[in-house]
Amino acid sequence: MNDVAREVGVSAKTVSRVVNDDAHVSPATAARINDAIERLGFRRNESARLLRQGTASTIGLLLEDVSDPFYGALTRAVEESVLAHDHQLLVSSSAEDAHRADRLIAAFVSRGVGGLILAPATGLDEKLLADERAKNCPVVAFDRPLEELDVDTVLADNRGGTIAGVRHLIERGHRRIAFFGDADSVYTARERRAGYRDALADAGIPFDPELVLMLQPDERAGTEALGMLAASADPPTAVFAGNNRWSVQLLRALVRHPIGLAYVGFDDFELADVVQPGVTVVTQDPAAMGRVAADLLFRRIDGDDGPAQRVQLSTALIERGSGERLGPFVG
Amino acid sequence: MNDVAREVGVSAKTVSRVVNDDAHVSPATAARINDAIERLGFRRNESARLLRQGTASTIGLLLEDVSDPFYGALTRAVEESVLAHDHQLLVSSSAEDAHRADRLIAAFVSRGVGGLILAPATGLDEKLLADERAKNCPVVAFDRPLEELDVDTVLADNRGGTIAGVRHLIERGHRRIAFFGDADSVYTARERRAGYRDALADAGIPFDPELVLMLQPDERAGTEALGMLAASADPPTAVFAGNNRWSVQLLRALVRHPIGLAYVGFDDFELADVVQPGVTVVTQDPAAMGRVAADLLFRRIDGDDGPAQRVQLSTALIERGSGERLGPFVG
DNA sequence: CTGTTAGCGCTTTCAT
DNA sequence: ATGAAAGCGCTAACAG
Repeated sequence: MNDVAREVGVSAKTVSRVVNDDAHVSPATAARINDAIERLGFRRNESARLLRQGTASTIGLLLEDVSDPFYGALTRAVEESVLAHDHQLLVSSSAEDAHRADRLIAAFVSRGVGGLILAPATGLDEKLLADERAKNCPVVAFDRPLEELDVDTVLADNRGGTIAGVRHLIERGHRRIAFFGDADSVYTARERRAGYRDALADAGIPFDPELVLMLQPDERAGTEALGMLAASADPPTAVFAGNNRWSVQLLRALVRHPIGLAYVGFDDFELADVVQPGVTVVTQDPAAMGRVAADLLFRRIDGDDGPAQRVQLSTALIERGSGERLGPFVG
Repeated sequence: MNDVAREVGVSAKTVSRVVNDDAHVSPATAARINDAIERLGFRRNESARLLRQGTASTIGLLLEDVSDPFYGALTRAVEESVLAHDHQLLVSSSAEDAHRADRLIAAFVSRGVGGLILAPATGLDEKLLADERAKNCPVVAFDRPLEELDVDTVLADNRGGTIAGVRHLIERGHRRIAFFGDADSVYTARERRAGYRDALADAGIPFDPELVLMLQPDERAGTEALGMLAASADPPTAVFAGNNRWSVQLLRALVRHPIGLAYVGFDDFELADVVQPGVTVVTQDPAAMGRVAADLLFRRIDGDDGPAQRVQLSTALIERGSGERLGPFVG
């Protein structure tokens, strides 16, 4: 920057003003400075800027697992927004490990991120996060809310979406519907299970805890559970998969060991439209979730200090056939 | 850091030494300093460190699209390695736009990344990259090589994998085999097409350019192309999909408009084992590619300045049935 | 509209 | 084994 200043014959501060689009520079000098910047190939040293300002044009994104398609799509959407704001994105996967999540947040902050977008891992240390936010580092939660900290939050309509999906099965005559959800510790799993109970209650169908399985999605566990359900005294005629991973694993189990079951899943997945029958799903929109989260964050970065917002994104039922019928899946 | 120094009654420099595991500190003072660090919750300000040292404990990862499952898996693997080295990961998608890629690289560098891992976008400005590397910022290319710059590179065995896949079809009696590849400008697409030609030549089957389609993967384009091929004078009896995206799009097209075609794809995809018949694929290992790329990079960061390495990762044929037969796909 | 001065928090260099 | 001083490149605060 000093080189540019010397070249043009002005002070470094003036160059700084031009680089930062400060209005108080005469067009003529600004032009000469821009010219010199071009000629010398000058690029602002972000680290020095960061040190001075205390906050970098970098956003930290903390999610469960980048390789999960839900988070992949979300990451891409956040990235587009971040790029549009001339920022960069630090990405880390918590792998559902609260301690690791704490470490990663600390690492983000020690690098001076200007804001944090995160899917709160269960057991996350919210005090740590509260400290950061106090240091003027805005925080946006997505997919799950924080429990104590009141921050901007983007959630899918987990309960409503599940109600719609389960109702779809009920309307087709099913009264024994199994529910496969993620571990009980996961917010979305609990919400969706609640939606499942609501839908049953609305229809006057008794709730049977035997039909509810809250487990890590896994083909073997799914196969075993389906086998036990099928062999029970009053077996289910339909299944609701509480997430993307369960949808895929149950599909796999149902294809390998066909049992006549109708089937609806929460969250869409690739090839859900291609298997036979197509899998009816309740879709959420991960890209929209990422976009909204980024928008909320940049609003804070731009100085908005209004009350924390809570955005709920609607879901949609896509009927593809798997909820319509009784009979073995052929995959 | 000054706070810690004052608390203990030493100079900031001594604290710095402790934080950096410098040997020349008496165990006693080190212990007292570590104690104070703990008590005060001190964390080193990476930006100041960066400004002074000129290079951050941050790695830049530039890929085509994080939401593509291939890159998602790779990103996750790189992330694990980066975390193990106490670094952080900046991730950006070039979206196959060379100009955007140039911008992103500049942004990485202005943030002082300690190294760069990238899938070179076609038309990338290699001079820019050469400058950065000269500034002691090591570069590793994956998936595609750089053309002019001699850097550490990790590639899949595109040619050999394709030969194995096409040979699989030939061994099952196919002599008219179509090839769907990405745009001609993409290195992997060209390599795989070359493998396709090699496999045909080995078997004494004439090469027919009419059977080769180099296009952006897209369901409609796939359907049209398949329709034209089916209606031609000497239609193919089998298809080789040159990548993950084509595999999925062709599968979709073949399910909606069944034509009797055997089918093998390059790169695995979720549910390839579930559709009927299962899709035979040539797998590459994106996680291994990420791991190897990160290893190469950290070796450079740790000071290795030996000649550039070129690692080729082997592929494997997974037979699932789609290459065995002639007859309509039922999905 | 432009310049001067000072300092962000750390590490390098050179003393002690 | 420890400390003092200087400075990385930029921008905030205050002139002029």
